[in-house]
Amino acid sequence: MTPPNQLPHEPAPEPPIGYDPARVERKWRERWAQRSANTPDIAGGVRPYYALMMFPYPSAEGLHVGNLFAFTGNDIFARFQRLQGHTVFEPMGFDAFGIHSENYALKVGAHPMDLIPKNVANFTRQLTAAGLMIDWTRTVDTTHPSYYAWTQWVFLQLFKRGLAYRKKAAVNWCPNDKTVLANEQVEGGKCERCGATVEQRALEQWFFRITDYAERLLKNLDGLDWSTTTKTAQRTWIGRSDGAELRFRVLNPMEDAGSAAVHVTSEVATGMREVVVFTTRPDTIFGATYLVLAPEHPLLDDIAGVDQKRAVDEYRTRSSRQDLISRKTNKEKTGVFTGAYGVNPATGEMIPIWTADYVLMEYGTGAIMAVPGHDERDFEFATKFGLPIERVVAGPGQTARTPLKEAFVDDAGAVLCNSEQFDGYAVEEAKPAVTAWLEEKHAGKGVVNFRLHDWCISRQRYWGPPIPIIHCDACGAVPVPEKDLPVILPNIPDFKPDDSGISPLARHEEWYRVPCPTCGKPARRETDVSDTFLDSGWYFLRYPSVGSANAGTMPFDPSITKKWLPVNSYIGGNEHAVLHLLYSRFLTMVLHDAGHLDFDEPFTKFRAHGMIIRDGAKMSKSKGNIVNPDEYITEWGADTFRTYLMFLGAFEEGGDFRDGGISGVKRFLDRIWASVRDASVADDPDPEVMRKLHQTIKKVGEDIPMLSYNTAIAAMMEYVNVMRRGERTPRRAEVEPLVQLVAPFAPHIAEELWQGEWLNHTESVFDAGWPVFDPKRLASGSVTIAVQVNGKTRGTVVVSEGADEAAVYAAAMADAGIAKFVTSEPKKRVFVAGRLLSLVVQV
RNA sequence: GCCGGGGUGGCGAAACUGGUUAGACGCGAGGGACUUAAAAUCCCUUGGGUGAAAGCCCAUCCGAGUUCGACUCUCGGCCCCGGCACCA
Repeated sequence: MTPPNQLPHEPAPEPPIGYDPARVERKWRERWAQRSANTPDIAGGVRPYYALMMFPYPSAEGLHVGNLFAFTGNDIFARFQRLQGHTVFEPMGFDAFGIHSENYALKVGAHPMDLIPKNVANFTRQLTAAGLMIDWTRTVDTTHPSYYAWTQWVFLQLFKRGLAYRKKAAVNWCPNDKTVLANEQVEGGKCERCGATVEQRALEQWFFRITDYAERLLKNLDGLDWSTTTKTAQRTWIGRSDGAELRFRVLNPMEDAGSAAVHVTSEVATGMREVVVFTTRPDTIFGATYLVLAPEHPLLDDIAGVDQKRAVDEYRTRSSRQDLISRKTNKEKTGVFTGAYGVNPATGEMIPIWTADYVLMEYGTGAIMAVPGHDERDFEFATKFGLPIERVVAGPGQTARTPLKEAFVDDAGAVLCNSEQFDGYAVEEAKPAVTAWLEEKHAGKGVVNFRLHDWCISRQRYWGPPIPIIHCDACGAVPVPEKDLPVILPNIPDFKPDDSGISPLARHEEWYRVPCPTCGKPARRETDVSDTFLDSGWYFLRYPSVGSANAGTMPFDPSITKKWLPVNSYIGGNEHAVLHLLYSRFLTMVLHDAGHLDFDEPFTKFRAHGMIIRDGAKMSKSKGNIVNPDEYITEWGADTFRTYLMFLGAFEEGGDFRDGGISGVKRFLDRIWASVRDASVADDPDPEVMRKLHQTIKKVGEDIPMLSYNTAIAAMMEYVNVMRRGERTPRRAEVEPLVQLVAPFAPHIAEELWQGEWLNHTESVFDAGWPVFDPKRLASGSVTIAVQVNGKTRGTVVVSEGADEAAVYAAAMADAGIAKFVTSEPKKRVFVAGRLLSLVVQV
C-alpha cells in the first residue's frame, strides 16, 4: 500500500498512484470523445437546455484567459444543468470574419483564408484541453460559405421588408481601417477596433432600419432576465426622450424687415418657412429667446440674411472641417447670427435665429429653441453673445423676478412663471398642458425621440460576406435570388483596403460583372461586405440545426428551433451590451415578424461576467502580463486552472489573477483525491461530518445557479477540512457525494474518481445526477444563540433547537460571562428564534 | 455632468431578506510535528491597540442619522471601475 501522505506529483516508487493531472485529463478527453459524451440528442433529448457562451474571434495569439474565464463559468453552469437531468447543449463556434483577422493577415503577409483554419485548429485544441463540455459536432465558422450563405439570407429578409436601405449620409470613417463604422463601433470619437480618430465622410452606405424597433427594443428589456448593467447600457443607448416638436415661423428678412412689431399667434400658413425644433421642455416655450440651427441644417441657405451670408458660410465650412472629437469635446460655445428671425408661437415675439455647432444635425431635428434661463448650454451661449435670458420656472423660495445667475434646472417643487395662463403649473403638469395648447395652435405636437441611429452595415473591406445585391442601371438595387446564395467571397490576393471608400472587391471585374437577375442586362455586384456584427447577430439560431437534414437548404430547422430556442442561458462580456446583444435582439425581432421564428427575444437569461485582471492591473501585451492558459494547464492541469479561475472572485465581478493562489486549489483537489483513495468502506460515516456534507450539498446547489462559484468552492474546501480534520480517515459515504459536487468545476478528476478503482461506478458522473440533501440532517438538534447586552454581543449560549425566549434567557443568566453585564432587570428583550437574544438594561 | 457597479486584514475575497463577539475559504507570514535533511503532509497562530493573563477598547472609505442591533437602511461628502455625454 501507498502511505496516505504519498505526495501526488513525484513518481512514487511503486505502484504509481498519485494524482497526475496530465494522465487523468488526457484519458478523459479521449474517452469523452470516443463516447460522444458532449453531444446531446438534439431531436430526442428530454428537458433541453441551451447554455450559450459568446463565441470568440480566433486570433493568432490563441485563447485569452478572459475567454476561458467566461467559458469555464458557462461550462460549470451547463454541467450543473446536466446533473440536474437536463439534456444540455453547449456549442462553440468561431467569429472569424472582420477587420481584426484581415489586419492581422495583412501584417504577417498572409491570406486570411489560409490563416483562419490554423487559428481555429489551435483554439479547438485549447478549448478541448480546458475540459469544456462542447458539442464539437455542431459548430459554426462564420467565414465558411455554408454559414455566410445564411448571413446573406438574413440580409435579404431585411431587404424584402424594407429594413435594409442605401443612403448617402455622413458616416464614421476610420482612416486606419479604411472603412466606415457603425455608431456603436465608435467610442468617444475613436475606432473601437484600432483606436484611430474617426472622421466624417459622406458616402453611400447600407443601413438597417433598427430605429423602427427602438420602442420595442426598449420595452422588451423589462421582461428579460438580464444583468442590470447590460439592460441599463441598452436603455441608455436607445435613449428614449419624450418631448415635442415645435414649429417656429421664419420671418422673411426682406418682406418682414422693419416690421418688428408683427405679432403672429395665429396658425402658421402653409408654404411659409419654419424652423422645427425638438425639445423635452415644451413647458419652457415662453422663455425661448432665440433659435439655433446645426451648421449642417439645410434651411440655413434659405434664411441667412444678405449681410450675414458670408459669416454663416465661413462658420459652416469651419465646423465641417473640424473632426468629430474636437467638435464634441471642445465645449467652448461658438456660433453666428443668421440675420433671420423666427416667431415664438407662445409669446408672438420675434427671436433671432443663430447657427452653432453645439446643436447636432443627427439628433432630433437639428434645431433647438434656446431657453437660456433653464438650460446650461443655452445660458452659456446667451451670456457669451448677449442674448436675452428669461426666467419661466421658479423653484421653492423663488419668484418670477428672482435673478438668474446661472441656468435654473432643478424641477423639484418648481412652478412656471412669466408664462401667462400657465403660471403656477408644476413643471411635470405643464409639459402636457403646454404641448396640447401648442397643438391647438398648430404650432407643434408631442413626439418621442430616440438616440439610437440606424445600423450602418456595409464595410469597404474584403474579409466579410459580400452583400447579396446586384446593381442594375435599369432595375436598381436587385437582391440576389435566394437560390443563388451564397455569393462566394472570391479568393483574391490583393485584398488590401485603400482610402477611396470603395471595397477591394471592386478591383475585380471578373467577379462583380454579372447579369441582372431581373432583366438579364449587364449589371454589377455590390462590392461592399457586411459588418461582422451581422455574422454574430444570428449564429445562436444556427447551432442546433448544424448537421440536420435541412442544414443545406435553410438557416435553421423549424422543429429543432422550436425545441431549443430561445437560448436558456447566455454568458458573455458586457463590452457587447450595445453591439452584439442589441443587434441580435433586433434581428430576432425582424425574423419573428417575418414569420421565421415564434419568439422575438433570443436570450431569456443573460449574465455579464466580470473582467479578470492580473496582480491588480489590466492584462495587456505591452505590459507583458498576459496569462497564457496553455502554460498553466500544462503545469497545473485544467481542473486546477478552471477551479482557480472561478475561485478568484465573484464570477459577475471578475477577479485578480495571482500566480501564488493557484497552489491552494491544487491542494484542495489533491485532498479530494487522497480522501477517495483512503476512504474506508467498512466504517460508518460520522454524523457530524454527514451533517456538514448535507449543508455543503445545499450550499453548492444554491450557489451554482447564482453563479456564486467562489463561495461554492469555499464551501467544498470547508467540507474537506472537516472530513479530514487531523489524520482522520474519511468514509466512502462521506466522499462519494463530494465527487459529484466538484464535478462541474473539475470534470476530469471527478470522472476519474467516480469511475476509478475506488468508487468503481460504471456510468459517467455526469449521468449520476445531483446529490440530494436531507433537510432533517442539516441541524444537530442544538443551536448556538448570541446574547447581546445593550447592543454588544457578550457571549453565546447553546440551547436545544426550538428553545423559547425564557429558556434562552435562563441559559444566558446562567453564564457568568454574560450575566455580569446584566446589572439590572432588562427593560427590553428582543428575541430572534435560533439566532439571538438582545437585552437592554439600565446603565 | 448623468446612469450602473464598487470601496472590508499583508493579499484575493466572505457575510442569508438589518441578527450567532466582522473577516468564511484561499494565498502569504510565523511557530510546531514527521524527516538525517529538504519537499510534501498534518497541527497551531495570524485585523489593530492594551494587558502577565482573564479581559477590555477600537475597527468594514469619511461624517451624521434610524435601530435593541448597521458591512447591510437613510442623508451628506471623498475615491475607484464601467457605460453615456454639447442628445436639447
